Amino acid sequence: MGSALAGGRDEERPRAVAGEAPPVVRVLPDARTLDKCFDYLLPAELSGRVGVGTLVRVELHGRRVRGWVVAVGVTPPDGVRLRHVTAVVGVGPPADVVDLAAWAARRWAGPRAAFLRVASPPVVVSALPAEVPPHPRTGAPGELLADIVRARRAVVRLPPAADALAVVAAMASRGPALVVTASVVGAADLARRLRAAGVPVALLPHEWARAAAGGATVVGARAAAWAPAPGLAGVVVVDAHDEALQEERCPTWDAWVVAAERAARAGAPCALVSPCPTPEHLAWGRLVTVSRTAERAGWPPVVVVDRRRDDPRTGLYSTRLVGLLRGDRPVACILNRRGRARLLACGTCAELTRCERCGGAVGLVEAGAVVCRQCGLARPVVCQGCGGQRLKTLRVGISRAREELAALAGTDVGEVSAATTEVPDSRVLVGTEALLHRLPPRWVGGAVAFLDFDQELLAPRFRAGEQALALLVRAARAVGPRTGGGQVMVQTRIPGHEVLAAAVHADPGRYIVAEARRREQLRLPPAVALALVSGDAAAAWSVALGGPVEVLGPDGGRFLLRAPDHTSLADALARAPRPAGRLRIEVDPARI
DNA sequence: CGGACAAGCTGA
DNA sequence: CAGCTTGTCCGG
Repeated sequence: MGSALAGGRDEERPRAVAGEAPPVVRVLPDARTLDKCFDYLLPAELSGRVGVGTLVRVELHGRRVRGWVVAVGVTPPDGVRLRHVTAVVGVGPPADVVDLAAWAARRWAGPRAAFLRVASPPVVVSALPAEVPPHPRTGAPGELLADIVRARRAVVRLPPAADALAVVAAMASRGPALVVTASVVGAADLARRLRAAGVPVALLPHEWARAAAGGATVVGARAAAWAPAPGLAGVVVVDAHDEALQEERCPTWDAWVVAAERAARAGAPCALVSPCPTPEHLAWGRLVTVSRTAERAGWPPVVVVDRRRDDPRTGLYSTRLVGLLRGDRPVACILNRRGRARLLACGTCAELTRCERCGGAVGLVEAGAVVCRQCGLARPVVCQGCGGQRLKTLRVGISRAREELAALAGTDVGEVSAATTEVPDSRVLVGTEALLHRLPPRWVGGAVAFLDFDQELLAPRFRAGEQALALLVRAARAVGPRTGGGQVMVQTRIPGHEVLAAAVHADPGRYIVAEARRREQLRLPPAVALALVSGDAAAAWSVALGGPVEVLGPDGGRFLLRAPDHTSLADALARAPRPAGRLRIEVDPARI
């Protein structure tokens, strides 16, 4: 049994004063919707192993439940007969992370337990190693690190081909750093290379205990924002723009926001690294860039194909795309439409083919049957208007595109969707966005072509532009830097769009500055704070909020709340008493 | 959350 | 009115 179980710091230990009443601890049970603490007596034989954050077992209403100690040495309310803490389960999140969970519970209007669960070790940790060597502090020189430390909150814009390792290693040279990446694979890769550079690393979630023991730079995906990091000297979020940093279930916390708050609380500098920082990032911190030359060199050429004057009969395939397909380099064609056809019309009466049950557009998944994309109802290929059996494809899906591309390229074309297990070996691939995530290393020097980029640029979401830019970044990474011979091709009817200009000129600032202005005018984040409320109690609860919160909607049973900032939004959400009935609160909704 | 208990619905 | 469902309350 190690001695460091209680987390080490004096104020976390229970006050054991001789002659006074036995110590009482406050426990938050690990129950999904119960956001209430209960007090328990701490038996003397457990007192040395219990501090703020410790996972304990307690009896609640005749049941034995797990819970976290959230305060020690508390005075219980009068007139309650206290039970004893039954047992110590293991080491839990350190006291600073327990406080952070309380902050996040307000910020995202969720139960504290949801955050403490992510902050807890994946398996029971009974004890931590008592002695660990200290983290080296070499203090790497360099202008970039100096800029980050000076800014305290730095938004570091590096081009797609640049390696964030330089920023991470520089930060870790100041002492134990916390590094959050957008993917598990990215975390493992970064951890391996940091170790190779001589940095002691704890890779989350496996090495939770090693992180808690201290003396290591902590690396992990989203959940690592909640990892223990004693003596935290700096925080880096790699690919801070990535949507994977936000939890998709409620509470919808965002790892970069959590990581930034942690850095602020620890008095440590924080760097958000991204090729395409969002308006939120720029509202939070100061932009740090590399030279124009270096940024340009880190983007591949982005070729914009203006399709406004093209013959509509050429469909998704411009002359320049066909040229690319007939070359000898790898080409990945991206089309965010699954199935064979996404929109059909009758060849006889020209009526749009719609679902007879819900009226939604039907698509063709396999030859022989059409399926409604809204309700899933399938029926044979027959027009419901005139009974015609010949349907025209108005919007091609990837299965159909694969056949057409194969004919144009004169070669085999592989198809990749989210369901594909192995990327085919073909030189030409077609797939949805999922393909972009899975392009093999041989794509460096090759090409990525977006067949219909307008679908991304014009998507009815306020983040459509930044998401489109993020797609271009992903494509740019796959094909490599300017000197490698790769290229990104974009077919569009909006060739002047700011997002495209940003990528063509390797200057994301062109887009972000304009976008931030637009968000201000439209009163969208980061100029305001938003929350989406649904569930049968949503209507009654939303209107009762009052204060600075504006209620919009309902739209599809959901209410949109708008407040001037997150502080006033969180205050209002915490103040309003929760009515009975279901209530789902999504702060910072991902799709509006 | 999950048990306790109370207030409503059905069947004879 | 027993026997069961559905809802609200509460736990240290």
